[in-house]
Amino acid sequence: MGIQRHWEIAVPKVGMEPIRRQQLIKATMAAIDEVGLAEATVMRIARHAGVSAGIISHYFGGKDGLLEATMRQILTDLSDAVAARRHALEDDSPRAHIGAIIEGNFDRTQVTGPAAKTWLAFWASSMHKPVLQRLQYVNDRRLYANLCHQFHRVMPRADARNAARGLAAMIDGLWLRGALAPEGLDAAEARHLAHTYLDQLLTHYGCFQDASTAELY
Amino acid sequence: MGIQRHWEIAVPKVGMEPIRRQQLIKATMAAIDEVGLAEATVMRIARHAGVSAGIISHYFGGKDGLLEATMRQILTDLSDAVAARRHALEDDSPRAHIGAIIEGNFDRTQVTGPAAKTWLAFWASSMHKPVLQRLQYVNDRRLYANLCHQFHRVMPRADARNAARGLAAMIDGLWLRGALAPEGLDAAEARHLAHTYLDQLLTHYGCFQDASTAELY
DNA sequence: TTTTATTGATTGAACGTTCAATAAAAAAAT
DNA sequence: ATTTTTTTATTGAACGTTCAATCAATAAAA
Repeated sequence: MGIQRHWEIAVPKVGMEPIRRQQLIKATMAAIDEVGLAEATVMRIARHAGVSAGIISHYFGGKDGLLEATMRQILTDLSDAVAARRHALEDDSPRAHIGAIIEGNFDRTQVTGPAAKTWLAFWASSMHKPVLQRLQYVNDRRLYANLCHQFHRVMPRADARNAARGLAAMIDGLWLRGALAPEGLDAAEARHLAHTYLDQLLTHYGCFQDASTAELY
Repeated sequence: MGIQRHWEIAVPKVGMEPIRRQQLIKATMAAIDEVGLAEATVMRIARHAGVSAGIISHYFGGKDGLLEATMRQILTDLSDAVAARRHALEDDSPRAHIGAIIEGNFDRTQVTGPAAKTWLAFWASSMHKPVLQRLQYVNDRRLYANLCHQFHRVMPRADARNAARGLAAMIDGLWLRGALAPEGLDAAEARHLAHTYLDQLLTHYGCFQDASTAELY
């Protein structure tokens, strides 16, 4: 009883690994954006990337490997966005540095669309997946440490810690609400609210140097 | 070939419905707290409640029904916590009302433990489940409308909207970070940060009436 | 006798992973 | 320069597992 199989289409080219990895990571975000993490099956992700399901295990060892790589990508993109703005700074003031951190956090390659929902999905998922939790924790501590250090340049350590915690919460909160809102995140409004809060934190310590965000009142 | 079955233990008593419903809702939170929404299977939930898996379909029509009921419970608990504090108010000032909203939001029956992680899990899940999304949306609008109304008593509508969005983001952000932090949410610190922010928002409009939260500086 | 309450084995669908098959491309051998 | 072998790339059917839902069985209570 010869089973008739035709192993159709096979278009192998060398050096596909980096290309496929990027394709699949992007497809993962697209799938999560479309139907959520719970229904982002390997077959759906593969279909988004235009490849077969088996390729995921081949390049990432399995679905978990792909998810981890996707979260890494998102965190890296965020870090890069912040780092780029901070290095482009001419002004070395705490306000300028923290402002750059705010701006970087509301860039995120694409605040609207796949990245936003993928981010929140991983956030929730990281509560119970040690691998993701570790990634999230390291990233979080870096943001907090940076904010803390900059605030500490103009206020006592205890107050700097509070300011850092408050601003970090504000950034995450704005972002969370944006991801959940049907109309998506209004990045301009979010940046304005974050900057206004920053100004209030600094004004409170008499270090308000830049009034550029206050003209709307 | 007689299959040997002993339908062991069956202790039926009348009027079990409300009891079982509460048991199962509580067990759902416990399961989500333990292993996350993705691995909170009907069998695991049933085991937590000390009943069989079949009972879930019997009382909730299926797993989805139980999850919806659980989210409803959490939202109701939150609303109740806020409403109770607002009705107990002697002072009718905007600051008192908004303060009560903050306090209520950081009560949530149990800020630490099952409720916290369940909340975030549903938050992420509601992005792609219309039934949960609607619940979340309605609750969110009510909080926003309340904040907006109170702020509008002391500032122009446009500014009241910004203040409401900012404070809502702050509350959610603090809560999100608390749910994710290994050590859980420090409710006292969160309340302090939220109140300080509220004071800043009101001070900005010369309506600062209560200095009780500023003595730490 | 009927209703309400509960169980747990069974069922069928869905999912992640594996693997034999296949072939282009590169390397090695002739 | 040609042939052979190895490597890299890819597919999709098959496999085993897991899970939600169903339902016959069972019994206390009405």
